[in-house]
Amino acid sequence: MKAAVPHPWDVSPKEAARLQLELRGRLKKQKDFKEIRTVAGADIALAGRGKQTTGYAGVVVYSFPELKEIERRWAQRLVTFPYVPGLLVFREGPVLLDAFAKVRTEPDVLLFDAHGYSHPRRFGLACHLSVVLNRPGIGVAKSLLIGHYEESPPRVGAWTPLVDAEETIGAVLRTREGVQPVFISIGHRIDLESAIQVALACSDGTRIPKPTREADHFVEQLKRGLTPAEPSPPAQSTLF
DNA sequence: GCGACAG
DNA sequence: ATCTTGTCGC
Repeated sequence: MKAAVPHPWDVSPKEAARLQLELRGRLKKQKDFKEIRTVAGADIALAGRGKQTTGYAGVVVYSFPELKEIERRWAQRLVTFPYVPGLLVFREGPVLLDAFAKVRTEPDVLLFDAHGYSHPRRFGLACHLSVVLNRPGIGVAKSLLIGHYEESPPRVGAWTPLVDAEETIGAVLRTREGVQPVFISIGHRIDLESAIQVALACSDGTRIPKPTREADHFVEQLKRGLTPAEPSPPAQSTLF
């Protein structure tokens, strides 16, 4: 998958926010696909500190609705942009796109471990990367960025609207009983109701939908296997 | 000015 | 996100 809408990533925080407002004009909030045959989950893991932080990005593609894996790709690169709430895509986007560039399948829907429309400027990472890749996408976040909501009934499938400034920007969905709900929001070329249905269809008993969860496990393994191991401490002496 | 703040 | 052992609960 190649970036259909490329743009510079090495920019200042101010320019980054301006770019979000500009790219936001390309966002499609309506479902524009028929059937879903494949879905992809993407995530990254970070290793190292400050100037030498390395990001490992992974993309795992599944058949839908069977959820059988059909492809997985990864990439690694230095991460320089700092974490700034609202500008997460400028920190994780570059390495994620490197991984997507190696994916041969053209997934019908992309799932991201981040917010999409439920963002200060209504253009979170899920919207941004879906627009750049020109693919339908969904944001599946584990915690709140903005907005407020009422607690929903403790049943799988139950959800309540996530609201900000009088507008419904996402849904707080229960993908499993007895645990915290997840925050679903549209990425691109999809509507909230469809996003919720897809997220539920990808949930197999655990809180995090399979595509995103497996992508997370994948990059966690990559990090462990590609990061230089710490010199093992000397064995405890029993001489004293 | 104060509080909030994806990963 | 990451740093980290044990521990509570199904």
